[in-house]
Amino acid sequence: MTQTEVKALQEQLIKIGELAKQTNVTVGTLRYYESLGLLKPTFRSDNNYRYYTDDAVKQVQFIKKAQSLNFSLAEIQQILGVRRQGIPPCSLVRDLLECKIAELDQQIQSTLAFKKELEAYKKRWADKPQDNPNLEQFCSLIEEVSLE
Amino acid sequence: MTQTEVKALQEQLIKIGELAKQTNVTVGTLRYYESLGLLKPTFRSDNNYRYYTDDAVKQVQFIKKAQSLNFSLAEIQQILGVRRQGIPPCSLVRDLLECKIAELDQQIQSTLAFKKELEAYKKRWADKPQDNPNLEQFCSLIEEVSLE
DNA sequence: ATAGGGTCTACAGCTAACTATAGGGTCAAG
DNA sequence: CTTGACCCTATAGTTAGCTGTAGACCCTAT
Repeated sequence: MTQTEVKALQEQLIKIGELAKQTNVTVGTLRYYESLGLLKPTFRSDNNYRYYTDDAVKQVQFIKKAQSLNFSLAEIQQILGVRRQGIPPCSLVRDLLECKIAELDQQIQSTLAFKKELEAYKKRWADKPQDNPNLEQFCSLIEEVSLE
Repeated sequence: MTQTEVKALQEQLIKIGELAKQTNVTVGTLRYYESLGLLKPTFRSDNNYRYYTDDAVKQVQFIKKAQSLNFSLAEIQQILGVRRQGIPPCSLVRDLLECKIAELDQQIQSTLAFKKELEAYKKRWADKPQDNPNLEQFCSLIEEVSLE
């Protein structure tokens, strides 16, 4: 690249602060994404500034959307990696989504079960008298809990 | 305390390894609890070994039971603190339990809502074709996600 | 005397996704 | 020529509840 070519290019590119503004993400976060290999500037100038094309805006938006679907940054990296090899990542995304739904279901079930358990304790404890402060107990309510 | 008194006492006490064995908790965890102010040895010998009475076994079991009810160590510390002042902590425990149930409920609701959202995407994506690998997209499925 | 276990302190690392800080370089305007 | 806004790297801190390590001391048995 000649000097003039670089200059011409640089005018089309945006610096990290601008990318941050356009994507509503902090500069620190963008650098963090880069450290994870999620986002690479197209260009580093002589003074080591990062320069991005408009594609980066889309990529960051992609990352945020995927995050909003509960994908972890590791999973997003995986999706992007597949994509980088020229393979459409959609089937991977479908699988991940399937997994996520199953996970959520599992989570809901166990949270529900746990809530029921707590409600049983609450009911059981409702009419129990206060502990005698002189008793050698921490709290009779909890102490009657049985482990697994 | 005289030497003989100490010796007599020490024979009734247990060292940290024994406490760990009896409570099925690692030595490291016990020391961690101590660092948080949750569990103090009754006695430190000349060689700086921790010595505990049987009460410590009960206290660790108490901690584990409270943890199994989803109380954080900070909350357990709070309960223990109240108890240490001679006040029966049961009403505090009842309040905390109430809060916990409400929290779980909240959590279940939002997880359910989120699961529904994901299922809507799944349905919507079910018959979509694969992306064209040459397209300038990461994954059309995710890219059509709208952020709030 | 030495080998093995147990114990001690103090500190680093783990999980995720950042945020914050220190200490420095770059750049355009006034 | 200096001020202020931007940029850089490298490092540490945040959340909870631990786990793991290094380096050292202690105790008992052989």
